[in-house]
Amino acid sequence: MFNAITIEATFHLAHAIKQQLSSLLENQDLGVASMHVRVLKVIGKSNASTAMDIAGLFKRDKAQITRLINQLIDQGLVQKKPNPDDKRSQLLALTSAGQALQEILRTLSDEMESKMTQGIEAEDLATFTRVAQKMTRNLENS
Amino acid sequence: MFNAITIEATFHLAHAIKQQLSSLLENQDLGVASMHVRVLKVIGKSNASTAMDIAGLFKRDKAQITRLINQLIDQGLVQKKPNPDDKRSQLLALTSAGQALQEILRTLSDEMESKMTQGIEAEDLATFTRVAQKMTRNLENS
DNA sequence: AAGAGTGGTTGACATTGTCAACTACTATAA
DNA sequence: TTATAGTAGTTGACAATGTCAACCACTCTT
Repeated sequence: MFNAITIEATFHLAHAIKQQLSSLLENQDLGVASMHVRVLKVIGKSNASTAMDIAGLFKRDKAQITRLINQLIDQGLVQKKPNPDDKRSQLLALTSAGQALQEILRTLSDEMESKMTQGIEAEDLATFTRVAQKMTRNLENS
Repeated sequence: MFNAITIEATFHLAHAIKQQLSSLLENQDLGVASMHVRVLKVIGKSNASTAMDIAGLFKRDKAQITRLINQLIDQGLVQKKPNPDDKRSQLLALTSAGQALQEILRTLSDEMESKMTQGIEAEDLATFTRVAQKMTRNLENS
């Protein structure tokens, strides 16, 4: 292991993705930042996520998630439904505006991913993702 | 390309690395954050980097780099030398304290990287790094 | 029914990132 | 050579993001 090149490569890539995504979001005046996009995607997938689900998934402070979700609600993208299993929590779902935005975001991030993966073999890309997930697990079980 | 899994895997991994690294740095009271570590590493490599080199390498605002370097100087880890080629800029080098810290940091990040890459084939790891670098380049040439 | 624990919210604060203006210097080109 | 445009670094002001502790309402033990 010499000089943490894996780590550096990961940081560089994550930063490049965030910059690129932010500038696309900015240019299209979508009014959301990259973390919002990730959260919208999760909410849209089940339409029954709780704030704690999201905080756990992204390993973020729950206070941060509360505020982020409130922004999405203020923008009319997300709504809360009562959670029948637990009166302390609410289930999050996309509004129709949220679904519309999700469509735009999906094409946007697909375009970005396809540009990003240009010239890379499908097999290598699959290896990349598998290794990334494995490394994440290795770090989280500490 | 379905649903930006590559992007999500990268964000998760980068976040896991940053959390792990931050907590190690915190536990050992090293007084530096992860960005500081990355900058120290670059400075130590040449002992003749300028602030602009670092800003360009990490794609960060030069104001941010100025302040970060000043923190390293205040901590006695880095020193400025005049740049014979350009009186506006200074060359950055590690002090002896900076070099001592660098040794600690190297073993720390090597240990982290080896834990992180446990159970991963060397070949797959090489593919990971190569693909990460290629994707970064793809995004930066936009 | 009591006490410990959890989901979510809020306030206060620290850290990090961004933007514009400015100084000192360098590079270009008439 | 001198005007002019450009660059390295600094500073101030601010926005965005992350962190910590306290708190309320509710749930889970036992």
